[in-house]
Amino acid sequence: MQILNEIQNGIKDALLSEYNHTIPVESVLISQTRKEFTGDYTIVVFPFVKALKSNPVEIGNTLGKYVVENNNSITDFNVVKGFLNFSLSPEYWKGQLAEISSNMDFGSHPKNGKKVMVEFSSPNTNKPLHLGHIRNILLGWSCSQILEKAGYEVIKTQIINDRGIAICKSMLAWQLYGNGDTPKSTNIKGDLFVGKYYVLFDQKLKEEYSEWQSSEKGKEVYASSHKENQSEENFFKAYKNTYFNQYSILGNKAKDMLLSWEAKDDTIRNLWMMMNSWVYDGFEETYKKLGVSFDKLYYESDTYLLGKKIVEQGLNSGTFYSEDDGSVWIDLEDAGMDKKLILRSDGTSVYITQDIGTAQVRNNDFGVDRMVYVVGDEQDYHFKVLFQIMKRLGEPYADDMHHLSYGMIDLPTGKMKSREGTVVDADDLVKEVIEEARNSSAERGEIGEMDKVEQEDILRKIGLAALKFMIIKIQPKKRMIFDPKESVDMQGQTGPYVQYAYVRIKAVLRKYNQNEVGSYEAYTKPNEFEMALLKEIVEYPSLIKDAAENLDPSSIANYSYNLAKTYHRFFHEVRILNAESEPAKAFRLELSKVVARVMQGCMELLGIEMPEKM
RNA sequence: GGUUCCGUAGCUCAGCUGGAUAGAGCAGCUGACUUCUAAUCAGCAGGUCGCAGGUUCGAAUCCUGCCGGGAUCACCA
Repeated sequence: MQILNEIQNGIKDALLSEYNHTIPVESVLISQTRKEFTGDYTIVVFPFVKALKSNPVEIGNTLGKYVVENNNSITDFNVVKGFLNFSLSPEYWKGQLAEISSNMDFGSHPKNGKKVMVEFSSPNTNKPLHLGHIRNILLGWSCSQILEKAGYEVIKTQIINDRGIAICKSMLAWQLYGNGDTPKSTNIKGDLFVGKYYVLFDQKLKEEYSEWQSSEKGKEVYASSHKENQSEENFFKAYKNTYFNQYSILGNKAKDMLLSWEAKDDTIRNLWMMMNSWVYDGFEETYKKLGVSFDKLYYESDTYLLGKKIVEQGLNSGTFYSEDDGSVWIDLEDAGMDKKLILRSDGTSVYITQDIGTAQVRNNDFGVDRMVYVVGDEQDYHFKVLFQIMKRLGEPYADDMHHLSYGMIDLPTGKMKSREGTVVDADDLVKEVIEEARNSSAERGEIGEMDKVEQEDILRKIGLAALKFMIIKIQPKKRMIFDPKESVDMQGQTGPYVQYAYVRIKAVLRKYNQNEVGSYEAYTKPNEFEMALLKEIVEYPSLIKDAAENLDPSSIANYSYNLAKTYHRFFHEVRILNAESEPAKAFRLELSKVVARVMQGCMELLGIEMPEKM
């Protein structure tokens, strides 16, 4: 903000003029004055004490006097201990309001000409989306919106993990037990339908395994391979993977299927395409409900072989090295990491090889300056390694690769596990939260008069706001606990609370006649409630900048809550339409309009829609 | 074990690029709807900021060590 620079420069000039002391402008610490003290902005004087060999209060007074005399917007100052508080004139604040209200793009930063690709969601096609995906999706979406507002051109993408043994399990189970059912014939959502067969496969495998354990072969294996003191139960638990790979009929069939898939066998490919298309229809429905979309999709089936060319380049440049068995590695020990395998000894690529290749393809496709990966924190190390490798390969965007890492969502009973059926399904959750909005609304009856369609739309907005806000307001890094049995809050620090502040403004704006409102030029001095709002609003642009820099949507959520809180208080304490004077009324209406716009802007960044009534 | 993240009120969380007396919400208690929508507002109560050192005029914030919890350390993805 302009005024902050003016104050900082004023301090710098004052130091030079009064003490003949030179400092860089940036070293002047400036912050908002705390509510308990008079003033708008505060300078901390302590850092100058040593160099000036004087006491903080005296320095504060000297500097304050100088700055007030040399700046028209600054009318007064006071010094408390080492803190120098400045007060700005009512004209300045009225000017701020006028400026903000005339700037329809307030908060948006000018285009910076940079492209950033944000990857989020990235589901597997063998099971439906769950609560964990919701956190990922909301963070990714919101981050994209924030970056756009901060001046970037954003490309939203997801990589769909559509191949591998997992989807083969679903396919096989459907082949064996599906009786030709389809999502249409059973009226089950596509992703749920396919997920059902994934679970079914696991069940059948378990049955097969437990039968095998009591067979001749099973007993023999246990007798010859178990460790001393290892119970049968523990042994077979640990042996599960080996069983799947060596003895399991289902396991072998699934693996055969994967091989056929890789060999591009027509029958398998067709089955695969059919089942995946069911899943995509299901995903699309969920994304739509959540209000998110993507600009570009990448499929693992297209990218899983990528990256081999890079290996050659890397070997030539000496970034990679090969072992005697033909495997390719990179040594990252000097960067505090381990040696990392890039290519298996059989020449096939691993996860990170794909990721290297995919990053390059994306850059070829779009020419990106930055990349953001929204992925859970269990992959922190993976991304650290990936980014380091990209740097060593000399990729131009490598210094601007970011992992927006977030903590898992736990249930009160522990972790969510899809195999144990303890996941909270995304669609179920959305449905539930809308029901909760319905219950809360029924107690109030504000929207009871409206027609059904309009009502449903509002309930949907409220329910989703509650859900989204609850998740986004928590800093991404933190793990969070979610209790599906406890209803999502609609009161207090919540999405509906912010929506309600907006709705109150809309209600007021609906009631007055536009033509009646005059100018607030003659409004002499904004009161404390109006000032509190103004001071928060002017922070909006720098909030966006910080949120974009830190990739932190939670700061937007917290800001919008605070703004709503300040407005609710203002609304309670101050009359708008029955204001004491016409200028006061005009001022409050203008202020309310601006608050509504900023709140709506914030919520849009979080993917939350505002209702006009509730 | 190495690396890394987290630890703030009964619960869920802000605050962390060092600044004034550590803030909200929920839950509990008290009060405010003939008023622009009470999904609101005001108040009470609730804290060794995990522990111990250090740096500093000043530490919840930075550094070191420890304790507790999570993640990760595959020729898996």
